[in-house]
Amino acid sequence: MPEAAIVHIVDDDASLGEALASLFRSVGLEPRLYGSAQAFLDAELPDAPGCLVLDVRLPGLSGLDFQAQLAQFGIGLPVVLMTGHGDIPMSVRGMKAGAVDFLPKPFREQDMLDAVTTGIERDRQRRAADGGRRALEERFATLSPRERQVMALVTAGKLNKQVAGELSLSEITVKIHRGAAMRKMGARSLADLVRMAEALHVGA
Amino acid sequence: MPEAAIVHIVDDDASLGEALASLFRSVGLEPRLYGSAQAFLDAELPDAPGCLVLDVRLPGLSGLDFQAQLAQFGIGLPVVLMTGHGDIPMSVRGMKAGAVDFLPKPFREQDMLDAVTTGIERDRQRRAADGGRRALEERFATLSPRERQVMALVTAGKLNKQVAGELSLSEITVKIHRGAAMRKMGARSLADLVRMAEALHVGA
DNA sequence: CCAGCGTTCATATCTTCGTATGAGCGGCGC
DNA sequence: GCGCCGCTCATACGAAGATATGAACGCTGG
Repeated sequence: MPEAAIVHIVDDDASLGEALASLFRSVGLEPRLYGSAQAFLDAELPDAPGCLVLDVRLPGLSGLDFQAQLAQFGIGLPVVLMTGHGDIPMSVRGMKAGAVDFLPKPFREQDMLDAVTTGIERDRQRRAADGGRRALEERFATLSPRERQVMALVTAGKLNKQVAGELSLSEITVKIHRGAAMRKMGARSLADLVRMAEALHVGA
Repeated sequence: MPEAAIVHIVDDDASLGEALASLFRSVGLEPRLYGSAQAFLDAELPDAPGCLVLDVRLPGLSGLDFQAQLAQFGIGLPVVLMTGHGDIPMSVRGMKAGAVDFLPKPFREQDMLDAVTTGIERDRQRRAADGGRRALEERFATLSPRERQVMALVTAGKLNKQVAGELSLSEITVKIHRGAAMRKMGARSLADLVRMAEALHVGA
């Protein structure tokens, strides 16, 4: 059974927000209502897959600007945009910014559900990929500076002897750092380490 | 100096097509005109970075359907959509399908140029990435079946001895295949071979 | 039929890797 | 100051890898 998903609804129209909330509840999704972009930013982001439903017309800044701002903050939550008075350039801008969908009001409930479902699925995959990456980064963080250098050169295909030359070390020392890097990264083979370095962009 | 880029224009309105063609020529891009989707498909695709400008309303099939069809044929050429009578769902569909932009007529010339420039840049990068991949696949195609098996297991991190066990071979034979694979693939280190295997999805 | 290729294996040699054991040095914090 | 940690290096041994030489078998295509 998949983890419970949360739908964040940012809309200044409370009655529409409630309608959406009840729609999402009816299919087993947990809705959260926010009256403004700021209210969403102030709230804690739960550690669960989710999706953001955003009205383009918001008090303060536009939903499109808000969308761009989220990306700047590193919030990768998928966004579904909706609007009552939209035009094509607006929708294109939203989609270019990575929105899952752009729904003109009035929309069919099923379209909204489809969009949110797609967004949640996208978030699930992003979170899974991110999770693996973060675990890698945590392990990489435990490496000493020397160990990182050695790891970078070794995964670039250099021999211990060559690494020793480039770093002005003895080959023995390189072996020690290499072994430590393998152990700390949890790599059971050089191939593993190479793939980890690839995912971490080490050496780039 | 970057390679000359080609703009493919598919539009049944010849006068508009000509206007676009002259616009693109004015900025040093080579335009090619097609009166229908079929005419484009029948033509030879030049080996140069390019971009496809497509009217959504076409005789026969719609520009959106054509766009989907191109993807099926494995034609990754970036698409810029334009239309005289479009709506938001249409633009969203086009953008979801990966269009670079969706321009309602009348559009500013600069917007079209920006879109096409973006498309060409995207194509340049795609072609560069694809080129590297194809070169890899060509080399991989020269490997004998055994060499591929050995390469898969070796890049999975197994020792020669383990590979020999799994394939019921002697360790010496494994070494020979391994060496042949390295030579044929042009890998100068195991790390190289691992990255190649990764790019080729070998072992997946 | 035979040349070529892929596959298999042995022997031999050299290099490289992995790791353990032991040890010295410098910085940082309690 | 003393312990911890990172960094350094040496010696030593066994495992693993790379390569060359030589050789055998079967299949396929000219």
